[in-house]
Amino acid sequence: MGLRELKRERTRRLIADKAFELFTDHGFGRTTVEQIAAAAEVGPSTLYRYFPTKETLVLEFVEDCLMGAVAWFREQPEGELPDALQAVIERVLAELERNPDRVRAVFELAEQTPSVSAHLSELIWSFRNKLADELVRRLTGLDPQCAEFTAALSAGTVMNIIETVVRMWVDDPAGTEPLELACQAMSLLRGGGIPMPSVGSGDNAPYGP
Amino acid sequence: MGLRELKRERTRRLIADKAFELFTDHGFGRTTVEQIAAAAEVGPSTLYRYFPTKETLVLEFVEDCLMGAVAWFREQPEGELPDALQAVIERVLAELERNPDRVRAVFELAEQTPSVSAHLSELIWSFRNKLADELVRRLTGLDPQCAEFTAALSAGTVMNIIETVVRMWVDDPAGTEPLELACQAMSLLRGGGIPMPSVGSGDNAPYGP
DNA sequence: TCGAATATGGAAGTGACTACCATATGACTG
DNA sequence: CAGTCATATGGTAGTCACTTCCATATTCGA
Repeated sequence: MGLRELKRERTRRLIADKAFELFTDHGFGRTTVEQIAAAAEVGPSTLYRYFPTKETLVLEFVEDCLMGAVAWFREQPEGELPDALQAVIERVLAELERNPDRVRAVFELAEQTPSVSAHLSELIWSFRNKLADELVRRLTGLDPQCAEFTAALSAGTVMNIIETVVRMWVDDPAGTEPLELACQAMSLLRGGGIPMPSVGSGDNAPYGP
Repeated sequence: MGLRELKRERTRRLIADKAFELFTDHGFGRTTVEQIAAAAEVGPSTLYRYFPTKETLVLEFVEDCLMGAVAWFREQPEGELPDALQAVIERVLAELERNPDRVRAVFELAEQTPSVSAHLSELIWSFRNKLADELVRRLTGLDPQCAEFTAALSAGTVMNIIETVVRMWVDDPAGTEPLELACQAMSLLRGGGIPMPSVGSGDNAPYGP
């Protein structure tokens, strides 16, 4: 790796860190990109070359965790899907737990700022989509549409668990550990421990021919 | 109801309709709020009194469907939760199906414009939250934290089904009907027809004491 | 019909983000 | 090592979403 990429990574980190510092100190809305650029000692136009929007500066860490988990999943050998999905959940939670303060700060900023909240929601949705794409690749033996449907629901369930667990953890950091919470969530979902919509009255034949 | 509220509703509709027209014709990014205001024959400042952001102009219809369903659910007598949840799903889908073109247009705009996509994701998330709030109110007999956990997962499952079904419907309007798709989704989720993360290795005692 | 409450339009300003260009810096070739 | 090529940077000018504030107009209750 050349000196170029090294400096790139360095300035990228610098900008993101300075931005986060200013956000947590003075709030998202009360911090301008010019202030961030000045703090990182770069020009505003340089900042925009690294980060397309102000919001991405907040969410970079969470994005890395989620997308990293998807990338990791893609490289895993194809085994039993349930176990693989559990591994994805564990990986995301473990990654987030490595920086609890940062995670909590992100969710706090999201609560205060609608646009940050919106981008966070979309980030999580994007994670669900990428996971679903990988799942549909692995779901062989089903017709394409059925595979897509199954993969989407499956990825959605994973997302549901992660999102619920993380939000509860953020709200109550001293409560049950995320990993333990996730296990309980899986148990509940598997064992019918949670109220689930009942199937329709009439013909609910299994999907596909 | 006075004349005042009548005119309010009328201008609100007018603005939203004109905006949607311009968005679908020229794209979200190529339409300025001044153009919308001019088309609706109001001042820009008036427009912002009705809609806080440009994105809400796109999502108004979907928001009405989702929030309307939650409001309806709140007023329903408390009965069996699974049936009630199914009713919520059916209601949302039925409401969306009343205006298929509009729904498709919204999702198309969301695909083209990141900020619209982000706000759509947050809207759906907000729906999940409100649903969870109502569920936790109905889940008596469990300790508070357990109820919150269960409600969140349950609402997330409902959201998962709706979102998956609607997206598939939007992608392929000629395919299986949304309601039928939803029934199949419920069957799959209930019957273990989809790959679900497996429970952890060790102690997965049921949540709560 | 008069006064109070509220809705409207316009003007001025802030700040995110874009497009563009001149310059500087790291990377490869002789 | 010198040259030159690709790329990274900083600055400028501009667009547009959104806010704040005030003067005016419209509706409502008495």
